[in-house]
Amino acid sequence: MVFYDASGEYETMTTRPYHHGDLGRALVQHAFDTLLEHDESKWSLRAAARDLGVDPSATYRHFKNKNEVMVAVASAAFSTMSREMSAALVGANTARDRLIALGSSYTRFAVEKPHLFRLATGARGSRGLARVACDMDEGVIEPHELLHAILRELSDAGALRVTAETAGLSAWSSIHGLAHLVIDGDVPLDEALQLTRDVVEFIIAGICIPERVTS
Amino acid sequence: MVFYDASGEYETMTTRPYHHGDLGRALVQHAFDTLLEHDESKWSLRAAARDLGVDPSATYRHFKNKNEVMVAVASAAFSTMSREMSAALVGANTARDRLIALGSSYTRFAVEKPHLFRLATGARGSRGLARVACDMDEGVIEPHELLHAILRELSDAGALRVTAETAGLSAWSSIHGLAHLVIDGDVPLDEALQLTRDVVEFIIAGICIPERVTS
DNA sequence: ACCTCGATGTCAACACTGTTGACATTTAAG
DNA sequence: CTTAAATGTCAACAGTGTTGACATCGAGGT
Repeated sequence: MVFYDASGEYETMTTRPYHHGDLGRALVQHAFDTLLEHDESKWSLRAAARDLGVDPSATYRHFKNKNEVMVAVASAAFSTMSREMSAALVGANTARDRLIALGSSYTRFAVEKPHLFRLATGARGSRGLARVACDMDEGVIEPHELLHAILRELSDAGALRVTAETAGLSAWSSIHGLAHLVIDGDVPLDEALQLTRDVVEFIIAGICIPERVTS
Repeated sequence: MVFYDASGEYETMTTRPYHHGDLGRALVQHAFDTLLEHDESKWSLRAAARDLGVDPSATYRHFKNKNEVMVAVASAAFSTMSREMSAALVGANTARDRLIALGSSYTRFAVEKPHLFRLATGARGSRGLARVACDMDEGVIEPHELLHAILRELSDAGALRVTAETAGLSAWSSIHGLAHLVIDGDVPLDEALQLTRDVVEFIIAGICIPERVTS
């Protein structure tokens, strides 16, 4: 059992305080951690409340219902994924390398954290292309934005045969689909990263004018 | 309440027979019908048993548990999807048209029956590329097989820049991903079919040698 | 015609689940 | 110091999947 006060986290108290301290965040954290390993169906409001030493009904002071907790977790998962993708871009200099890095980190996240991936990219998660504004952590750039920055580059170099918008959807569909195929067991896990590179190459071949993709 | 005997279906009996007649199939049918409209979470073993005029525990004579029912529904959904895709191919003569028809029927199924689509292509459904043998209805050809027939054609005509295997994965990923983006609300529903055509064109551009795709 | 046996269904219970309304405690503000 | 808002407790409701002991039915063998 873990409690919080204004100055951080502390445990093993002799008498539990009446108020938890930060039950809202603790709930999201608990669900997030559970989904790192287990299916969404394995996480229950009651069990979480039990683990946090609190009555089930206390959770309703922080979220309208269970689904709203999962929406918050989806948001957290999305921002985690965004951070990982940003990090994957450092060191990749050519547009080709950056597309491969972006795609690879996407499928890697899906493989390593399939349940968070499904939540983050699913209907309850972010709105993807149509996403406008959300409670994304300060300074985190959305995957959609990262992709389009690369495509704008290619577009400016006159290397695109189509609009960046259309190219983006095509690229995104491919990688998103591959990620799903992998975590649903349609494709062997150990081939995931190699296949991601292959798919990115096909995307480039499909949307680019070959001679101009040297940048 | 509907019952079955050896000679078909009949209802409104004065005294309900002790045995349902075909509870196994009736359960799958009930779940299938529910998933045409509603989320998987809306289907419960108990409610289904109630509708079929049977005790909840009777269902356990036909399935090990609730999940096994959903596996059976997934199989049925997959075979329905396969049939629709086969039907979509009649009248499409060129390889390009057939790829478009195949992709369009895939996304159409996803849009029209999103819950069945998720079930059919998800982890509990068929094994996709790795699928070997299953209880598919007689004479139904799997989507995977339909796609590869077209790609073999293109390959035989020397129009592929890569192996049919690799081209197949790329094409499948794209359409599968697009379907997911659509049903998760990342892409407007009414653009789904046009975007499918666009994506198929990119696939063709990516995997084919342009001059040889006239067949 | 009877009897048995396997298939199938019933019943009651268990241990869960999400959610709500009435009440209690604590903290913060005036 | 009091009052009000925030937060937590408790008890209950309606629903879920699942199981074990018992009941009923239909088909096959004697």
